[in-house]
Parts: sequence; C-alpha cells; structure tokens
Amino acid sequence: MRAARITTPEGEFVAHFSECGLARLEFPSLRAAPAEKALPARPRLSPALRRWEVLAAWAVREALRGHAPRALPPLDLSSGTEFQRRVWLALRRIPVGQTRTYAQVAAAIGAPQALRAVGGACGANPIPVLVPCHRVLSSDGGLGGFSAGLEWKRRLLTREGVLPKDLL
DNA sequence: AATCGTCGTTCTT
DNA sequence: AAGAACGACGATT
Repeated sequence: MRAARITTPEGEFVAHFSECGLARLEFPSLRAAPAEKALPARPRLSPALRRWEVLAAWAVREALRGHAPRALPPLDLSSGTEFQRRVWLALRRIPVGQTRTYAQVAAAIGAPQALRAVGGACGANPIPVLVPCHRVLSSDGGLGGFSAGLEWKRRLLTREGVLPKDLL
C-alpha cells in the first residue's frame, strides 16, 4: 500500500493505493503536524501509480470545491463486504448537490429494511469525499453522522450548495 | 423522550 | 460456530 499526500486548501489528505487502485483516503489529521508519519519513501513508483496519484489529488481538490471530478483513479473497494460494496456503489450514483436518506439508499440497493445497516456501511466507507457518503442524511432532516466529524460533512455539503446558510 | 423493529458487523463465548 | 451487543435509522407511542 503506497501512501501519498494530497495537499489541499483544507489540509493534507493521505491517499493509500493498492495494486488495484485507490483503497483509502484519510482526512487531514488535526493531530501532530510534526514528524510526518514517515510515508514509506517510494523507491520507484510505476507510471500507473504516479498517474493514480495525480488523478486522486486532482479529484479530491475538485470535490472539495463542490464539483464533480472529471476523472477518478480506479477505486479498490475490495476491503468491504458484499453488502458494503453494494452501498458504496449506490452512493457513487448520487449526483453532486443531491442527497438521499439512509432509507432511500437502503431501498436503492433492494434492502429497504436494512436502513440501519446502511448507516454502518457509510461509516465504513474507506474513500470518503470521492465516495460521497456525506450526501446521505437522516429522514428527519438531520445530518446524520459522519465518522470524520460532522464539521466535515457540513463543509462538504455546503460546498455543494446543499446547505444554504447553515452554521459553519 | 422513550421504545421497538430491523439487519449487517463486531465482539464474546 | 453461535449468540449477544451495537449502531452515521426510522416509525410509533
């Protein structure tokens, strides 16, 4: 798993790549900026990987602006269970600026009763931002949750114009 | 505000 | 291997 830093106006994300593509994306850690986790000094990166890094960086910055990335690196979602992958796939079909409820996503994957499990799958999403789990809200109009912290969810939705004038 | 149904995942036996 | 516990939920009372 190669790791690559993605510097953005919002901070430094870290992307992890497997043989198959982007496998994980970490939000900037407010933690110790110092001592930067020795991201494995990459000996020689294949041209493909180099390309994925560029695509991922570009996509993340674009997404942070509230726009749909024109291109994505291949995503490696193999870490998930069958169910989780179904959910993540459904999430990818939610257009920028639109939202769904957990119940709607559950229905979309043909498991209308599993709405609660859908929440779990969202929380397990290894590639937030690019797999837009932030576009799933609770039925009562609330934000629902977000593993990286609701501030990020609010921020992402605001950038997409979904949250008109909420508090930041 | 409290409770209950539901179901995939995770943690315990 | 089987069962209990636990949610980024939603409907009911």
